[in-house]
Amino acid sequence: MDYNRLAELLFPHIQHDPQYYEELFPRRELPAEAKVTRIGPSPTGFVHLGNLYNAIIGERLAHQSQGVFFLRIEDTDNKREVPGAVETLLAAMDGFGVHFDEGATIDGETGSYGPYRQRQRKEIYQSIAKKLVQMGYAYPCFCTEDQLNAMREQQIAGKLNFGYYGQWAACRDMDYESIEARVQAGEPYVLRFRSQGDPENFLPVMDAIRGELSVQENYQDFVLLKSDGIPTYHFAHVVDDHLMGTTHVVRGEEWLATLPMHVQLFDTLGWQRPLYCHTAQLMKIDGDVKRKLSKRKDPELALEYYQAEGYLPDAVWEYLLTVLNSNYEQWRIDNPEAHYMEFPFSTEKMSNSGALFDLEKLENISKDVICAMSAEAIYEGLLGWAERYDTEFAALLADRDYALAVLNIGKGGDRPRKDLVNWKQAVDFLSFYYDQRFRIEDEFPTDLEARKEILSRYLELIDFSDDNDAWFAKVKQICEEQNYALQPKKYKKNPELYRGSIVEVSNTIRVAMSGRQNSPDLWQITQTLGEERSRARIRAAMEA
RNA sequence: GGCGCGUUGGAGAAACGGUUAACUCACCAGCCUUUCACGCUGGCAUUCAUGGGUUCGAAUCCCAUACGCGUCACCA
Repeated sequence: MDYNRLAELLFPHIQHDPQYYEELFPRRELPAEAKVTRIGPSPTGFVHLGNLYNAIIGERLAHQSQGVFFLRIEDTDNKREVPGAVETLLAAMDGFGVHFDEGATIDGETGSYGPYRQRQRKEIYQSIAKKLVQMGYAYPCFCTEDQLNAMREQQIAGKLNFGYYGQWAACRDMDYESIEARVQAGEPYVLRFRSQGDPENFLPVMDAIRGELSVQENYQDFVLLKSDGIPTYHFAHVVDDHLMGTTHVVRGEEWLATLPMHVQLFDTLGWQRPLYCHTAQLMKIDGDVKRKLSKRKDPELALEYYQAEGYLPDAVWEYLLTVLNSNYEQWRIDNPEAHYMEFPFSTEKMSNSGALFDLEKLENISKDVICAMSAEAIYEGLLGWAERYDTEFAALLADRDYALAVLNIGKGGDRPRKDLVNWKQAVDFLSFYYDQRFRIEDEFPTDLEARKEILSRYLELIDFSDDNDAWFAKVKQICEEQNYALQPKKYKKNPELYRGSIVEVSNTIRVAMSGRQNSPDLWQITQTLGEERSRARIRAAMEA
């Protein structure tokens, strides 16, 4: 068989040979240790946690080493493509503080190793494919879907390995004349790799996360180019990551199974393989089954969920870093003030078993993150979130001074309050400061009669020019007058002597003022609300 | 079915042949406290999926078994 002749038959329009592209995309001039990484999402319109998870790894690896982190759009499957998906992805990544050095942008791209959208790289792939045909490593296959299905059924029946290989590879040894006739008749065909592999052979492949892997040699004549001339993932990955100079390929462990194909392609093309980093899947407990997070069942898989709930990008980053690198938490304890970008991230510290996603832990981290922020920063974050998700509340926030006064309650001191988890929850938590959102949510700790007694006396005694101590002295006075123990302990010792303790008294006032039993400092709330509104709330509570 | 990857407490995990098996979250108890959120103290695996080996010594090495996950497309 004259492979050159076959190559011309198949790719008459391809002018440039691979060498042309090698020169067009020369090796990057970077420091020896610099890593070049990328993410390669397909534009399905759904941005999930896993995208961020892998993006963070790639971003850290690159930017910790003065390397390059880029975005490549893997749009080889036009069936799955959704309009606007790139914009959605870019917005999400930007929102979570992931920045690319080069690659696709909303209206084009930056960087000199493009195009960064695979569909636009068709000629590049075909040039390499042509070369492969010339070398005798690729051939056209005219098998139809039906034929392939029939083949698979036979393989199942015979308990044989699935796939297109060996004696099953019907088109592998077709003679030139037959090929020419069918091509010229316009029959659709795919281009398959002619594998030289022997499944008995295994070769060592290094994985930055998993250590040395023993990889079985690929023996499948897998598809390189689909019938529309667009490459499959396998071929595109190898060509792109070679030409774009990727040094570290970060991807999910679902790719482990096809690693033999990729390795074989790199080897036959004589290209240096990148260092693979196969990440573990994010899992979730469903009942008592540990399973992969799924798009349909788990809202928390979508990045949009975290934005809608108002989790801070910083909190999500810190959470993901704790999952990614087991030593992150200790580092955080040792460096409480440091920014997480200063953390020395490493692939060796990554686990290779699937981690369960733990929303509670995210909440805990998130609390710390918000607690460490200034009232001003919290205000900005809250306002930004509310403008998008709760415009009514955003309008209330227009009174900046009041909002800052509210947010400053409990700030400062050795033990600043830690009760804001995310913006959505914060809006709820802070809503009682605004009459428009105020409502009694909790039960009063006292019955109506006792409540009236306490509150009416409170109204008589309260003086808004009092300081905290003077004010509290009056609360104590009510306790004494109405036989509530001044110390909860005393009440606990002899409950029969009292109607209750100061807890009931102060919480009666608290519920009247804030609508619930859990709130920041009561006197500060009272001061912030002001005399008129405070009195109004107390009066209203006596009537309810 | 073949192949691959994995399995340490409720969750994330450390440990790289020799420790009382770190640490964080959750949980429980106590302290602090006018509530809650915090904070503090203590508790929470005699045991590292199971069974065999190797070794003076194993969570760590080897071999089986079980279970979980992934993958076997002209999807990525």
